Amino acid sequence: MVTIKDISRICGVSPATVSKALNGYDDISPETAELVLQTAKELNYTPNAAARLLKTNRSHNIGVLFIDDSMSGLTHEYFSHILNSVKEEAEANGYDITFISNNIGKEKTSFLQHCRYRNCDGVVIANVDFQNTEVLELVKSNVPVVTIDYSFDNASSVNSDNEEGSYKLTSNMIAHGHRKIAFIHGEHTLVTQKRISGYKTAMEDHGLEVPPEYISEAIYHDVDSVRKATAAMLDLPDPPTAILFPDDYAFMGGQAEILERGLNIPGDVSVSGYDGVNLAKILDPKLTTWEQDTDALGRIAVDKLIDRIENPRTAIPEYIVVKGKLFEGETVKQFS
Amino acid sequence: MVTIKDISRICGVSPATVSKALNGYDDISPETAELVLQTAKELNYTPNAAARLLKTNRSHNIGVLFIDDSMSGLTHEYFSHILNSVKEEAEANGYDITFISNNIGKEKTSFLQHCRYRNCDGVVIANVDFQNTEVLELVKSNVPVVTIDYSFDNASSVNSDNEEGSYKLTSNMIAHGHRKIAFIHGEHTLVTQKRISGYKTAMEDHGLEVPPEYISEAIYHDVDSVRKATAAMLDLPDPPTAILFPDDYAFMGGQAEILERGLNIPGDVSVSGYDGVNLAKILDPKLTTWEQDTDALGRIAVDKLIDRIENPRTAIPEYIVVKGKLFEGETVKQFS
DNA sequence: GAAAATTACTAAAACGATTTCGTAACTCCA
DNA sequence: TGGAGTTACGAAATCGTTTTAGTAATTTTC
Repeated sequence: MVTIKDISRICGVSPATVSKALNGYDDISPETAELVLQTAKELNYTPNAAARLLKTNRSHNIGVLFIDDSMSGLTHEYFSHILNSVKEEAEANGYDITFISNNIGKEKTSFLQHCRYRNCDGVVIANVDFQNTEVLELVKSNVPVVTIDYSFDNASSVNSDNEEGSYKLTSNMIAHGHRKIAFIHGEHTLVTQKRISGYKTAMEDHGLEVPPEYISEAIYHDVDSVRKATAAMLDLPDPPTAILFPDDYAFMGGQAEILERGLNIPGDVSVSGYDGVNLAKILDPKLTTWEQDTDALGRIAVDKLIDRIENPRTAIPEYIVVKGKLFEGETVKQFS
Repeated sequence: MVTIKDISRICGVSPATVSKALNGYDDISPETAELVLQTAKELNYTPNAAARLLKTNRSHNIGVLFIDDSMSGLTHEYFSHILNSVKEEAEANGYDITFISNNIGKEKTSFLQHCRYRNCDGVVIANVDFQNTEVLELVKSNVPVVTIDYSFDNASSVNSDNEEGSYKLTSNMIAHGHRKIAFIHGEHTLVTQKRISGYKTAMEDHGLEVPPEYISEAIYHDVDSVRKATAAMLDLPDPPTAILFPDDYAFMGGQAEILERGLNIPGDVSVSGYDGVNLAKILDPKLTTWEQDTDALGRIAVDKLIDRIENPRTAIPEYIVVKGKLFEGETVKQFS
């Protein structure tokens, strides 16, 4: 590997001068700078991030904490879109991203230790169990953090508007004449709470009753659990005419159950999903859903994190809401 | 941050001794070692990867090159599964993973430079344009590389058996009595070539003709292009009774076209996809497809890479084939 | 034309670890 | 008891870069 020393030897200047030339300091004469730059290019010089980091304490590396065991991982379409967006925004700003696990080498440690080990300038956290002690430890540490879809008061968070999404999906059903609207939601997280709240508010605002059996819990991204919940819903003495599902993917379980009973979508049951990333649009009929702006979610998270990293004193924690929008597919029909 | 020096001061031994104790060298007395370890734990010591790397020249960091602009990115279900598997296997072996882009800071450079900059011990390459000069530069460099679904002769590669997959899917159609079988394939890559070859061989082996118009090109993961190709296929004077699609996801475009024409799957047209990661199994009817073992693909790629990294002299390039298996869904019907 | 200011550079320390080589102290035997 | 061998440790160099403080040489200023 060619180093600054090689360049300094060849150019007949000191390493300090080379470093300054390379970094565009202005106490280097144009001729020297030119010579150094030229030589660096000829030798195909690449700086050494580790050495640089050691001196500057800046790794230009952002940690990504995106899963823990209980969650569905990188293969979740919604999160893979966010990850993609995080990656692109980070790269556009000169940062790399590294996944944070809770081991170093083969030793078990904590997420925080891992961040320190890799000297991450900051961390984006999403799709984890935010009650997890290791996650809390990381959030409370001095490592800059931004969370997605969850909020702590000492860190910026970027949130999709779950309450509104749910409210609008419910209202959409109501606008189509439905009055018996059920909600199969995911596990009990903050996101879920907001969605339930949005659903309930929409019902209330329109003077509609919500029988407790119209709210039922399943598991996000889990087709089987949703299928079971759907079955239970349809078995009710007074079944709903419309069902809101936890997410587009899991909806497929509900769909299977509905179709198997010889019922028709949306003829007999109107349905909607949540996420709107991709699947909804290629299904036939297209699934009405709440389209989350994953692109903005990832991008803003990274922007806020970098702001926090580069302006540690002025950047203050923000609570940011990213608007989604209703995707009107073909699964909601006027109820008559 | 607490460093080795802090520990050495507190324990009254030299930094050298601390380092050795921490790394389990055997020229340290049990008592000293114990003292050091204990103190390190108390102070919550975390080693500094950068400093370590600088001396040892090992980053324990694996680069992942998974996309370039022309490809569909991390959001491709097949690759997100592979990525997940790569990540887990790497972590299990004490490596972290970092995405490789072709810029450092905000300067445009090459993938290779980026790898050097971050001192990646090795790189896993998948889902890129393998003809790209930057990719070639990386593959030809001294950075250990493993490729997925493409093979260079100086690097190990892990390949799904595209020829066999295609052969079996075709044979499956034939076994169900189909004789007019069309293949809508993806862009012209090595993977595609193999699949076409498998398809043709299967047809030949069973004494079946392949009219040129039964082979048509679309774009992987692109619903619209597949829909168009399907339309063209169905418009043929003598349309096929069975169609093989490029992948499960893109199949959705074909499905839409078929259904819109009032045709039934599999009543009127039998179909199969490719990948078998997730979607196929939640569709209704379930999509017959070739199930690739993404888990093994990622895992083996990482294992081979680490082998190459840790045993540079003995590890030789291997061409590894990972078997897939037929997933028999409900979209292939006996043709009468 | 001397003092002050500017310019263009360098020496050297430092970041946090690892590793080689040396050595003092102790143990072992014949 | 004295030489060989072993044990447990430390000094110091080193990895590649950045940065501070200093300094010669030049230019400016009055």
